[in-house]
Amino acid sequence: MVESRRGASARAPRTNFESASHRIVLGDCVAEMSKLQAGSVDLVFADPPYNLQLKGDLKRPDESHVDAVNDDWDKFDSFSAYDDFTRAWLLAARRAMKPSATIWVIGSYHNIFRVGAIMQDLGFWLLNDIVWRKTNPMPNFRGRRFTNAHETMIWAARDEKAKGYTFNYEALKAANEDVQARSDWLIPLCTGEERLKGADGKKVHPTQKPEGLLARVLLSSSRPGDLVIDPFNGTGTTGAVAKRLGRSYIGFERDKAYGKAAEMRIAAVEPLPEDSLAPFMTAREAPRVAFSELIERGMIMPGTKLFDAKKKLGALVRADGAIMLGDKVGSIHRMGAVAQGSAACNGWTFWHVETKKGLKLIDELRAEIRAGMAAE
Amino acid sequence: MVESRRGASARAPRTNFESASHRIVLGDCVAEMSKLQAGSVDLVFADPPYNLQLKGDLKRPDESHVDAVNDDWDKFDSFSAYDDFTRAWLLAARRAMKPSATIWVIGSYHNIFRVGAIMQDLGFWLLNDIVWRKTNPMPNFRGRRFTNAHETMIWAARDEKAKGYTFNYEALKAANEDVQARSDWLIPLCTGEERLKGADGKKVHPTQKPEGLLARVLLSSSRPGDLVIDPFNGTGTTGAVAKRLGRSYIGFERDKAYGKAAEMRIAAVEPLPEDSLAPFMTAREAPRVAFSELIERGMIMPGTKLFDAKKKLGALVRADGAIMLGDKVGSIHRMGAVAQGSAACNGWTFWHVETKKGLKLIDELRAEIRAGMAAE
DNA sequence: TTCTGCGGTGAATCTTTGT
DNA sequence: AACAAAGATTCACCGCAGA
Repeated sequence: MVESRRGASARAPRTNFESASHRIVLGDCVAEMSKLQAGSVDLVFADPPYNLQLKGDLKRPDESHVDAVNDDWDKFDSFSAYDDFTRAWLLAARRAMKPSATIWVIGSYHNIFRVGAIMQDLGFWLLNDIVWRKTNPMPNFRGRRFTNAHETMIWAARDEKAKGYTFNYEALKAANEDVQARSDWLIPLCTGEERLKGADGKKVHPTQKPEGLLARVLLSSSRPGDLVIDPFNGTGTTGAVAKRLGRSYIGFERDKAYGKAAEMRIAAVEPLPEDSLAPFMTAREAPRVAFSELIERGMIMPGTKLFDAKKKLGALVRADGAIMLGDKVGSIHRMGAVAQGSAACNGWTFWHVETKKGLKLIDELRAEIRAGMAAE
Repeated sequence: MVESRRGASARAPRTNFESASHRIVLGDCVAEMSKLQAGSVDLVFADPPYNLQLKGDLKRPDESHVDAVNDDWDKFDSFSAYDDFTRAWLLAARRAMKPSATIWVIGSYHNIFRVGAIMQDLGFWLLNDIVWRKTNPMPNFRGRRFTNAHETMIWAARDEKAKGYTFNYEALKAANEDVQARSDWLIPLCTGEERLKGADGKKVHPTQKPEGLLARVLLSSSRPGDLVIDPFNGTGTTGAVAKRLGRSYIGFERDKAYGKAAEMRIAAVEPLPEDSLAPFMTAREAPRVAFSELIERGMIMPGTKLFDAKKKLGALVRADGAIMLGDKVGSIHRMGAVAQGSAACNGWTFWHVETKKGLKLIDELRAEIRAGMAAE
């Protein structure tokens, strides 16, 4: 298992990677989610009905018919009915979420504002709104508006005070030219081979999301072994990507045909090798090392001096793990702050010891200890 | 002239172009907008307080202080108080709008969902949500979220049944390489010379919007001679752009200092010659491509290996877009540097994938994506 | 004159752990 | 629950000083 000690101890145990399970529950998502154990879910992804309220038919300039979303499940009598529906499923999802869990909801301008406001009213704490920019959106045939070239996802924690949610910052950054990931993502629509088609050759579901989108969602905010749920399973894109990425999955679906198609789809997915999924060992999750351990291990002797990078300042190492700068005594951090005249300082990356080869950062000594811990 | 024919014939005569006027009304925007003649306004642009609710300080990694929005006008006691405020100014604006007028409201995830839901509840008919993608957003300093790299604008008509609103479709398309204008706009922040500074050299207003953003708004949804109003005038960006583009303007502002600065700014603006109000062109830059996009598009599968030119080294591709060389994990660039023992490396021109025809540089795969993007 | 390096900064709901 | 301490963390662009 590739778990950081800190990460592993700070959270409830995960589902074992090898035993990851994937299932679809047929039925109403509110009723069925309420049967889950409260506080058992790591991540929720939801693609609820958009309440498009389309009137009449839409035709292309060449008079061909546009196959729009026109299903019963997308019809609501009023904003109020849609709001009630939204509150109900959000509450059921929230109950199932661990305190450290997060939730993603995707929508368009037809529904996302209502969803977002209700999420705030229910106490969810918004972390980001993410824009899915489509490389190949459907054009605006009438020429009366801007091409609707994006959808919006809301990423939120369960509560304002929620701590310890998963955000794989370093991995995202490494995958993005070493700059941090932004809130706008450019991803193509789900087309071609990936698009599920029925025996009649027609698309199974009108709003199937691209796996690339779900992959980025799961890779950014969940870890292998996590339990991911989707209240609106549809064709099971979330489940397929979850399985591929070593996450467990429960999808909820009212429509038997969708559920059947999704089950077959997910069953055919081959999980990626575990070592291609292992989380980074990040600085944030690396085990803590006390400065006194360097002394206990004999890497630094009491009475030696620590220097800043320019060797203008020298601080005396005390046997108890504090250091003395002039007549002041304190931690490596506090004394680093004093030395710089700043409010805070990471002493590990400020102080050096003198070696035959010149100054050596004490953070390198810490790294040696950590390497030894990993090898144990 | 850049006018759609359709737009020109469909409505009442406009204010004469030469007599365009520009003024700022000091006072509460709800009270003052209520004094306008009902149904007299062609376009509303509103940049209301975002209700950021910032708590403590934020410092950059270098310990410098982030100068955040901390003004009284952005403070509300609760969501409910903010909603009441929002309803009040939206209703006052709506009363002043012509039946064919449209309204733009800009916000961030802190407030835009509430604003959008209230607009729907009040009967506005949403036409688009537009994403302002910032080329140079402030980074996320703590690494706990995605960089908040965009803001959202809602563009709406007064009613569902409203006909004949202005949308300069042909001009926008001509200005955009002859393809329809999309709902995502890439525009830099307001910085440098354009940013209004006081005698102390500090920014006059914490949230001054770039003129490029307002120019695109006005060029897309108004015509020369139109009356444009802004309930939250601030430093008068809307007014300055309106004057330059031959539109009339009324701005409402509570703060006398903002009002004064805006008046001077607008007075200094020289309107463009009437016949030069041409559509504007945006240069397309070579888009940045993330390595993870190759995975998302299925061009490289997680678990496959990347090789150097001599095929002496192999690195494993991880699902998250990082690669693993030996026991080290990092970006294609970092691992290229490690492989070469150098400080830096362009991973795109270092790593290869194996194909039936031999090794293929991953930079070629990137070129394929860029070619597709250019063809959009 | 042109180039380079450094400092400043932008609507930000920006940590985690132990006492 | 409040507090203190440890310690992790930034991208694009602009202006200016100095070479």
